[in-house]
Amino acid sequence: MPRKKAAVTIQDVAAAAGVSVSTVSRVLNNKDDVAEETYENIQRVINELGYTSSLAAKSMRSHQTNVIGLVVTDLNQSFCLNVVKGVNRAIEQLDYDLLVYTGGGSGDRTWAVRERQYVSLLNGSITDGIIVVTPTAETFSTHYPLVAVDPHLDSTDFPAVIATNRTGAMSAMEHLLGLGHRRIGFIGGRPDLQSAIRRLEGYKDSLRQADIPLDPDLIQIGDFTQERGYRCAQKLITLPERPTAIFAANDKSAIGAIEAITNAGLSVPGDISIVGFDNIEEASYVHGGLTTVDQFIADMGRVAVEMLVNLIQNKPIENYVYRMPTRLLVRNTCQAFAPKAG
Amino acid sequence: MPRKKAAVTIQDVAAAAGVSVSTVSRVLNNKDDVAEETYENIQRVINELGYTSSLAAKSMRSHQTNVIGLVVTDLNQSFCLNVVKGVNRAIEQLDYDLLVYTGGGSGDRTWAVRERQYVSLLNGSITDGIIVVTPTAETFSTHYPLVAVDPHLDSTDFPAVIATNRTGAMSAMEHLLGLGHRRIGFIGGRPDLQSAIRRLEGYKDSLRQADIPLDPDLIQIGDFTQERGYRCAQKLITLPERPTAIFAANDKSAIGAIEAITNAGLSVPGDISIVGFDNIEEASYVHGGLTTVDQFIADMGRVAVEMLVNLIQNKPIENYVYRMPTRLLVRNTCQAFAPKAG
DNA sequence: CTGTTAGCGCCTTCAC
DNA sequence: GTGAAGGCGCTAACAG
Repeated sequence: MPRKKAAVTIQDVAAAAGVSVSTVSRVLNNKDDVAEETYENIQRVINELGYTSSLAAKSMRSHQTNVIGLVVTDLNQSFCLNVVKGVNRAIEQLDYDLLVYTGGGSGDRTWAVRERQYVSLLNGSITDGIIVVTPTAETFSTHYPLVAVDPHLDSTDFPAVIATNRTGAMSAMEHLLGLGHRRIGFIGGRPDLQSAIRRLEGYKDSLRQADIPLDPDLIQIGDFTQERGYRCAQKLITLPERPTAIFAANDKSAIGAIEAITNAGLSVPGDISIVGFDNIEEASYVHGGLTTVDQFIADMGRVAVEMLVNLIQNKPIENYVYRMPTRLLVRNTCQAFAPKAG
Repeated sequence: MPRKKAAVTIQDVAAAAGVSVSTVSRVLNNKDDVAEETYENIQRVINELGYTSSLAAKSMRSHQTNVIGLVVTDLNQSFCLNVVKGVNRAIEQLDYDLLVYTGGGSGDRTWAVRERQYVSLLNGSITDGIIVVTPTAETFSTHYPLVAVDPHLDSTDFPAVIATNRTGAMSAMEHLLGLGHRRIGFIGGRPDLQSAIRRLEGYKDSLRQADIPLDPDLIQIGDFTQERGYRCAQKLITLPERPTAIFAANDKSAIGAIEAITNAGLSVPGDISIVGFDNIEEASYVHGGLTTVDQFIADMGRVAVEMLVNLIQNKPIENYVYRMPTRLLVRNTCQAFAPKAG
């Protein structure tokens, strides 16, 4: 590998092929009329020289790069990862390329800043449009298309796709309630996230509807990680009067909870029923199948791509805010509440 | 958000500040002589207008973007994800930005092609250098710096950082052997990956050194996923003469194996000892702590960044191929082999 | 069908 | 200290 620069340009190709740059440009962009013969000759030269057009130059001229950007906080969160997957898959169908920027879970303090910084760095320059996952910034200074997935703030200044978190949580709770459970623990997510807040709301609302008084002890604040889920569950099961069911605000927490319960010598769902939220891949085979609320994360990515591409192509956009439906997925971690003898 | 283009350029700033473009350019790049007063005035205008310089234009002129690229097959593989994390962290220290391209685990067939395509799309254009994770391509046509992490092929045409897979596998096996195990199962990784091959070699070599004949039934070919790990373990434990220990070629497989064993009513490490490979985050708390071989994945990312930056800055590079050491991490999934009564 | 001519937004001499 | 002019690699008219 040559260590130093020597990029071959369109000029080199033109010279080698004995034509003008514009002709080369034409074949590069599959433009209209180029003689069969010249076309093939140029193609051959391109291959021989190993020429690739410069994204930078192309972008500058044509203001159109066919690459879309994705800005994401932290790939460790399965939510983000799954959105990326969905976006990826959707992108592949279309004639776009994808560039991801991620802060790698760096200090939350600076993230909102970097988020905005990246948006303006990329958008309109190297990128035709941007998707931001769980943005913390409330606004972006870009003159180019942007859509958000699951924004933290409610007041979005831009198109967004968000899950029906509250409704989803309520469907989980109704399932548990329907099974006869009355004492239901909750393992929450990071309280600064809109999604976590809405799920907690769903929990509370369901309880209220069922006329069950809220017991603060039953609400544990987690952070969407398996480890914290484990800890929260430990607290829940060592309560004087322990819950007969736990609703975890995401699958990772639920998995941690199952671990904690099992390690404590209790059984799921024998002693405690568990419902998660997200339906990540693992959920289908963990502990024989985790009952959870499917929020079609990958689909959220797909929808975001569709919205963005419409924006880019100046097509009308149906819903400024797309609310992704959720659906309860009953598997094997819940059972009807059976009061102990006595 | 304005739906249509209206990017503010350096010209707009110059006009608004009543100076020439070159002066604005100077303050943008913190160049030498600019009057304190003009400097601050221009800064103010920049903020007011929300100006961001165009990456594309800058790159084209100065051939230097301070952006490094990362090309990675599949973010679902924890290996890749952890490399990304390591790279991310390393990048943050330096004055570089990071752009990731991922194929999202798309068809393996086309991946080698897209890999190369992306490298030439980005490198030298928008990117000062590129790190490729587990590249399948054997060569890249780029005239700019590139380093590989854990390349599939052995014959690398470019600088690389790779784990000491064979040695690491042997340390795992020696641990098991030292514990008195003689019948040790192996759950492999994808046989087209160099790393999987080397770990299998380590398994075989250790057995040979210990004068234990190879039993093909004990070798199950997995694919580094938890699910396949589960399946492979099921086969292993239903063998007529079942192994007393299993060495899994990565942690995900090991975790799947533990699940399978537990579900079958056996205990880990009571009935079967388990060793993994990778030391992913989960390993530390799964089943009370998985004994595994730490390969310092995030560090591999860090080293790759260091190598790349040296290349970019034309500094001498110490090792063309950096071999990351591994270390056995003893936790709680192994115990000495205790022959059954009789 | 193909070449010529302008720039895209920015940085870099080189004058003033 | 600051401005003017040229050109990075490419595409988009407009001529031939």
